[in-house]
Amino acid sequence: MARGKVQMRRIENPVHRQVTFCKRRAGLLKKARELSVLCDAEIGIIIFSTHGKLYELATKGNMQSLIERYKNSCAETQAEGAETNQTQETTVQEISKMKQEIDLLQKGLKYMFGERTMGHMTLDELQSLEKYLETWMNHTRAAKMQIMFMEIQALKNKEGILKAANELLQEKILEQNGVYDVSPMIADIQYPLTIHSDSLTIQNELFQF
Amino acid sequence: MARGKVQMRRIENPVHRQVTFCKRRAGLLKKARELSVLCDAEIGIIIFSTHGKLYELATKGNMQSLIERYKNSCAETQAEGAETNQTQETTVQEISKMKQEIDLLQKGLKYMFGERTMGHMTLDELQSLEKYLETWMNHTRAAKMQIMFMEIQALKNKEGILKAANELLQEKILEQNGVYDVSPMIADIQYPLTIHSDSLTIQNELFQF
DNA sequence: AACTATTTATAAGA
DNA sequence: TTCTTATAAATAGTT
Repeated sequence: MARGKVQMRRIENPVHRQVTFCKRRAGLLKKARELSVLCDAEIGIIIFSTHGKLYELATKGNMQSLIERYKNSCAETQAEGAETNQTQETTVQEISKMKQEIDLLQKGLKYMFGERTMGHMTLDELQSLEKYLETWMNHTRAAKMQIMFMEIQALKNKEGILKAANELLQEKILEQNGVYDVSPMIADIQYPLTIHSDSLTIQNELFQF
Repeated sequence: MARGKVQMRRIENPVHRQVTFCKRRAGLLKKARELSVLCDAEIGIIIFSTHGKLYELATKGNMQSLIERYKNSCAETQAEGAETNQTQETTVQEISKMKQEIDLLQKGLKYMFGERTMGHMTLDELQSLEKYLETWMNHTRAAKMQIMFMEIQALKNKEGILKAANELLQEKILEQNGVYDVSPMIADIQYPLTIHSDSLTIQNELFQF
């Protein structure tokens, strides 16, 4: 594209072809990365040179996950017409996305811990990784929080049942004979109750993320 | 690349982004075809737009065969090596590391709140910052987990006290008169207890980070 | 979608 | 390989 227009046919001179391959390959991959960043697209490029050497690019996650997504996408397109199960579709997509996230994380961790063999991650990849980490951590955390919250609720319910039963039993004792004094036992129970109820109220703020 | 340099970041205006996606996608595919012809290379491109629409190109044969070739080529390049050895850190090293972390954090905070000059942090520093943030989040999370764990333990203790008191009260009733049957009440209490104890045991795994 | 002022890519040369 | 540079191509903003 400079110093002379080039004919769109195979370059016969091997040296010239090799140089052009190198330059244009770099240009193509740059353009792909730009498109991915500017337009938020996921792009994968596979290049086999004349002699079979492989060059590749995957702008999000890795090539494997991209190929999975590609296959899913192809399958979906073919299967359209009959009402595709929305849930199934979503699940497949989510699994694909999770695989992608895992791959990205693995790549990032490998890079962070010193194995520079991965080439290096692009800024784009690092940004995605950061976003994934945050999202992933939030999701995991939220899920755990919910489970733990339910756990605490269950324990509180259990406490309520026991407390009510206790009161009933006390009433029955008092109704039937006043000989035994059970009030010290009640005091023992009530003291920790008050303390823990207070602290529980405060700690509930922890559930908000 | 014309009428103004463009920043290498996601285009926020959806219309603008769509137009650019269209133009650059066409450009990218053209470049790929040219490279394939000029240098006799086999090229495959997969593009997913933001909204998941698929665009593809395979310069020789079809995408399926290209993917097969890719997988074969990958399988060949399977050489694997080292594990990251975690050596024991001396106290001096830990202090030094903490100082570095503090320095990094200060720099990061300055960037976030102060001058927007991105150039002040290197990619290395940004990576370290990211790692530090992750560690930080883990510590925060662990602290919260511990508090919640203690909360649950406290509730379980309270439950134990109430349960013991309950049993004592029941014994007293039975000792003093056998007229009233309290066993249905016991059954009411014990059923949820069993259920929740099981689920609590399982959920305790959540505390491990 | 078409137009163009500019930026970007790159072919050839060093 | 890498740099330089003249020129072809691509394309951002506009119509």
